[in-house]
Amino acid sequence: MVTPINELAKHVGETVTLQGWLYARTDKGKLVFMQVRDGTGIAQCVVFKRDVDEQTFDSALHLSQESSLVVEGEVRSDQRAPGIPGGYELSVKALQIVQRAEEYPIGPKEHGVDFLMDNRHLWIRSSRQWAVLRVRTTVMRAIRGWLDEHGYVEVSTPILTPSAAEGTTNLFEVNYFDDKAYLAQTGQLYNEANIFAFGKVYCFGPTFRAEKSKTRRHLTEFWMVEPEVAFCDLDQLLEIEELFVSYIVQKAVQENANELKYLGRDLNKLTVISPPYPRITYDDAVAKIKEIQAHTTDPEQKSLLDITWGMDFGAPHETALTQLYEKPVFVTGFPSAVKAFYMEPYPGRAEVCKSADLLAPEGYGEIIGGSERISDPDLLLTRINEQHLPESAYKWYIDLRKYGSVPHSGFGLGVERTVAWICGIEHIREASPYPRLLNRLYP
RNA sequence: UCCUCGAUAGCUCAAUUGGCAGAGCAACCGGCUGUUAACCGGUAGGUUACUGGUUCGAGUCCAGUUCGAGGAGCCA
Repeated sequence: MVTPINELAKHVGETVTLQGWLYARTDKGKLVFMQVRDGTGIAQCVVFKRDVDEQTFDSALHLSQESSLVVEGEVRSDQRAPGIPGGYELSVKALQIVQRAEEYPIGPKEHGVDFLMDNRHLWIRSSRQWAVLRVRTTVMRAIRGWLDEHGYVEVSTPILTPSAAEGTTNLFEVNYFDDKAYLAQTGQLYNEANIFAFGKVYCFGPTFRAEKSKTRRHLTEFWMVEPEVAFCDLDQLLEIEELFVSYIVQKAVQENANELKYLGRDLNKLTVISPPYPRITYDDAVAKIKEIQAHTTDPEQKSLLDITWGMDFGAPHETALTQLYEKPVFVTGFPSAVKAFYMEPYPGRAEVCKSADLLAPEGYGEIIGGSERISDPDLLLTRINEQHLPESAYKWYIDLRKYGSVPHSGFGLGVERTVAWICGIEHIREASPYPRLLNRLYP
């Protein structure tokens, strides 16, 4: 019977079959220790010379890293056994080699980033990458799970979008027959159309940004989920967001405890993630950042924290601010000038808008950007003209405000940033199976 | 686009003031009944990123180029 490694604990004393790959091997005299991966975990398989015939022992002794194999043996509980989850090992009775692997480039020692990225197709086999990507799949499942359970309808939005509205410098241009098209950087405008058909909707897929960003939190292709809700104001939106994010985090803690432990993640920092999250206005955030700056002694850091009212936050500002909280923090009411044209202004204070960014703790930055959208057609038109956007491109979007307009709100959550935060990893590139970066399109 | 740093064996790195190209890991051979990135002995492994310059002599110094890393900017 083929048994997955993550279920070995249920089969102590039984003889089982594992099929997988040789992750690592070491030997000591009449013993060979094989670490075998099967996709669900890593288990130690011990070959003892007296238990097997000479040929089996010899092939175990010389088996190369990443060779594919089928191994049969008795499951034993042993505290010494390493692995994921570990604690159980196989006493090998039989070993079948499916393919003897050529010399494998990624060894058990440390490697440089460039080398690993060139070998991303192999690197994903390494435990650390495997663990992160397992968390990623849980996060993606939790995203769909929560939204589906709460009555959201997944309506796909186009990835090929028409000629552009505003500056196309940060969009990827593609040939579209005799015309030009652009890879979508958001599905939001379409979401806003979709709510009038379905009430609560979301789109979930890859988005593309041609920005020349070269930081630990930017990819040129990343996954984003964007829920949009009719009859919803900003306050209601924030309640949705904190329930949603908390659910995702707790799912990962429940389903990927082994993976997170392997990554060395402090689970206490995740279990505390539950509603409500602190809310702070942009005005107060600027004041707090100035306060932090006043207490900063390092001159370089001090100058990075420079801010005046009206500026958008940079990475150093976000990091400094989030270090004040153990939960994600909402920053509301950004200056309208630094936000998108479609955000609803605050009544009586048009210079700020009903926007909210959700900043993850521990310096992971913005994981959600959201807002209440302008519902009045005249105001929307005014804003479009103020920003010198081509009115014709937005005809259909303005239409939405003419036929039964309602207050509505939505947000976008970046999958890779969320995964990076949950896993506690340094760089967002490890949160994507095949990350696309400024200088990286291979493999 | 800017700032800083880097490129030497398959990988990670060392090489003193400019003076014989080195080690660990991986590979291969041998030893060991509990290894956890084992340990011990042995074998093999080099266009020092590229182009040019200085010099009796360049991995090392100079100029340019390419590629990469960290940070900033950018991120409706």
